[in-house]
Amino acid sequence: MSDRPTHSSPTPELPSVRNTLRDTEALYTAITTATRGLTQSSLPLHPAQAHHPWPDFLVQALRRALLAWYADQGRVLPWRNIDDPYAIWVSEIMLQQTQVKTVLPYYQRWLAQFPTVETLAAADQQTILKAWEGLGYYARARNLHQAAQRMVSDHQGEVPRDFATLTTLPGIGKTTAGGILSSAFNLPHAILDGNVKRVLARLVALPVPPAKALKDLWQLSERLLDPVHPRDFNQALMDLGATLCTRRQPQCDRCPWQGHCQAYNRNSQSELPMSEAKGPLPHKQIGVAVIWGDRNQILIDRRKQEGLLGGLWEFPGGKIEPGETVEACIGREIQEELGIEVAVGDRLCTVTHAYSHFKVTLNVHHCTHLSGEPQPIECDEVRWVTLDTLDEFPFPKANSHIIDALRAYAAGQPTLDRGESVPPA
DNA sequence: CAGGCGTGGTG
DNA sequence: TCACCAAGCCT
Repeated sequence: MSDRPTHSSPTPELPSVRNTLRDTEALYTAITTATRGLTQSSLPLHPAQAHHPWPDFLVQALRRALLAWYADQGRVLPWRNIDDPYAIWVSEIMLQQTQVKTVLPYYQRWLAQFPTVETLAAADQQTILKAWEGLGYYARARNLHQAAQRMVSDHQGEVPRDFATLTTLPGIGKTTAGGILSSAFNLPHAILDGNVKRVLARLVALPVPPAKALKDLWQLSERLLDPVHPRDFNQALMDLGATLCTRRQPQCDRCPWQGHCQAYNRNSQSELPMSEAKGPLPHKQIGVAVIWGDRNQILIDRRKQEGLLGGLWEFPGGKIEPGETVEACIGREIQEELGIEVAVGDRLCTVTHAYSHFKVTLNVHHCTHLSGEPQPIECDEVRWVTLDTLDEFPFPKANSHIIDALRAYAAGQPTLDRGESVPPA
């Protein structure tokens, strides 16, 4: 439970939410009151409230201070100081909602495997998803593939250099387009990623969650952008957010903008930016089948392109209905989705996993194929495979635990359990 | 336009 | 432990 101020709609039946709302109002009142009293360092509190524009001398001072800090303290990253718009584009996509440390090994492997737009466009999707396996948000990989094909067919195999064309490509929105254009071509396009939102929200002591002030934050990012050094300025702004102006324990004593930061001036940097109050994630119980066929083969299926984990392989199964046993669920789901009869046997393992918007418990059972030819009724493809060829298929993280348990089972070892199994109905 | 869409790190 | 968050985009 976070103690940070949050912004939420009134929910009368929940006292904690009422308190949260009161905190929000108190903070807003404190900030606006303090701002009215300020005569110096007169940054507008909130761009939309600011009838006066940010004066040039102030903007220039901010740019100079940030660029000087960046020249000295900026990070060294493999997608910087390179002349390869394709590689920069790949890095921008991988870095969406993903930390630098996580991206680094994927980025290096990706460029070795798909060194150019043409090689990426020509690859098949399964190969691409395998290279992306474990990175999450798999639509990014599917979109990267499609965009590469369009660059080849419509743009001479090159990354487009204008904002309008770039943003028509799948997976490239406003921030990614700005990142590519500024980083690859040093063109003056602003960005507004998580780092920049946090830095700017603190700079102006934004009294609402950034999501409620996107238009204003974009205007501010555009106003501050150095038109002469857009590449360095954007990178510097992100570095500031990633290394000093972090969400927790920001190092304000080392910040080049300390003297101009409204959050620091009020000592509210640890309270900002404000976050949206979100409820607990729903938890789903899933029955999963490891279906054994002839010659020690196992049945897996490829998920549909759209939606969760699109294009990845999995062990078939589905949601346990209220009052239903795991065994009954598995038998029903396999009949509905694959059109075959199985005998549901012993439990192999139980896996809990948290996605971005819900949690699951996978109740995995051994099954024996009885009759019928598997049909791809609610998936794109089904295939019998042996245990030692599972590596060739891209699987979601939750399924890798099942594979581990399967290998341990095949090796005659005791199985590993994670989470709680469903009580019998 | 709020919610769908992964995974690993963190306090 | 577990809720929250990290270089967002799409519908």
